[in-house]
Amino acid sequence: MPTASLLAYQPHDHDRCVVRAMQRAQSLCDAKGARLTPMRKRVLELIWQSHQALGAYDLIAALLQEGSKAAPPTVYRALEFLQETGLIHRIASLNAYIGCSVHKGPHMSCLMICKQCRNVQEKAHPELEQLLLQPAVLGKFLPEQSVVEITGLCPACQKAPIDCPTKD
Amino acid sequence: MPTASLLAYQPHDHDRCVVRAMQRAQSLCDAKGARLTPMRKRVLELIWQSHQALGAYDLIAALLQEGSKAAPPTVYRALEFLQETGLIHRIASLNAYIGCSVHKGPHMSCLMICKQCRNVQEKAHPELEQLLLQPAVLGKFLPEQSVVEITGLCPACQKAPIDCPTKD
DNA sequence: TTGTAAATGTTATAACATAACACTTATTTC
DNA sequence: GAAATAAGTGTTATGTTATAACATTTACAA
Ligand SMILES: [Zn+2]
Ligand SMILES: [Zn+2]
Ligand SMILES: [Zn+2]
Ligand SMILES: [Zn+2]
Repeated sequence: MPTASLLAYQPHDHDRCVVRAMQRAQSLCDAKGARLTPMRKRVLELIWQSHQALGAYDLIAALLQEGSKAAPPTVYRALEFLQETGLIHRIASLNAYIGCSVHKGPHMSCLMICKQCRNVQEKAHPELEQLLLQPAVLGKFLPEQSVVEITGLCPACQKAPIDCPTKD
Repeated sequence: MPTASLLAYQPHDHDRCVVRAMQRAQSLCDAKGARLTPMRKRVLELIWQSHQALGAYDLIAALLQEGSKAAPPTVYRALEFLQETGLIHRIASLNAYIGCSVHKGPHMSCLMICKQCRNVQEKAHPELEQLLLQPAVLGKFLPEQSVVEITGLCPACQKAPIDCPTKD
């Protein structure tokens, strides 16, 4: 039986992921008094098309495809908004973006990035948070943001080294 | 008394850091049968000028300054070599590079990046390594590389919010 | 409805990184 | 030692990611 925490690497009803993500986005914006404009909403939907990380220029291409005028600043502004709102994460080691799947407040999470299928699984990680923020570890360093990214092979790609079955 | 592990944020005899780093580089290359050419050596020295992260184009500018012909490919090739040899780390969240200060073999380390003075402290972290690589955490994900970067304020910059005293 | 702030459009450019191929230098083999 | 081979660097061009600056539009409030 598939674990919920490995959803990104399993065939699953992805429409539910999308619906949940968009509902959460709307209510989070409502709660914060932020505006989920059509552009921001569309960018978020595009990001949630799959569990694969998308680059900013992938998004621009997709928007142009569907007739929207989308120059880089437009998309980068949407991405910035979505990040600040906690709806997406930027993946530093890929220069790409992924929907946040941890439905909690601010959290330190670990991103597991399959180098082959590019699917990304986010894992909330209280222990990691604890461990990383211990004074014993950081000394007198005052942490603000963290990037924890593990690159490797997802379960599916370990079995099928050439083409990973879970493309969505 | 300054802890060895927070050297980057303390005034210290940085020449010793440089000497140690260059000695280690030479012996590591000798051991591996790799060639620490003048270009590679100079790039490594430039990176070790300080504990601040340097971008590739900072290095290019520095090399041009000193009369060396240095187009991007040259520097990126040196950086690639130094990374593979384990002498430097790339900081994904900054697009910048820092000398490795953990004198061991391959290691998973945590980089503490001061957002103000840009000084970077590397901390080797066996516990983190253990924690991150636990099956309980990663499931059946097969890890290969990890990026752990914490951005915040170093001890010095917490005290002097405008200009950090440890610029070297 | 008119003023204000927020969001988006538009143009240009900055910052980071690599492809492709020529040339030079070091190392091996004969 | 000379020729062959491999490793490293030079050079030109271009690809990829991201932002600056300013004009215009849209949403909301007074
Ligand atoms: Zn899904
Ligand atoms: Zn998240
Ligand atoms: Zn030092
Ligand atoms: Zn290191």
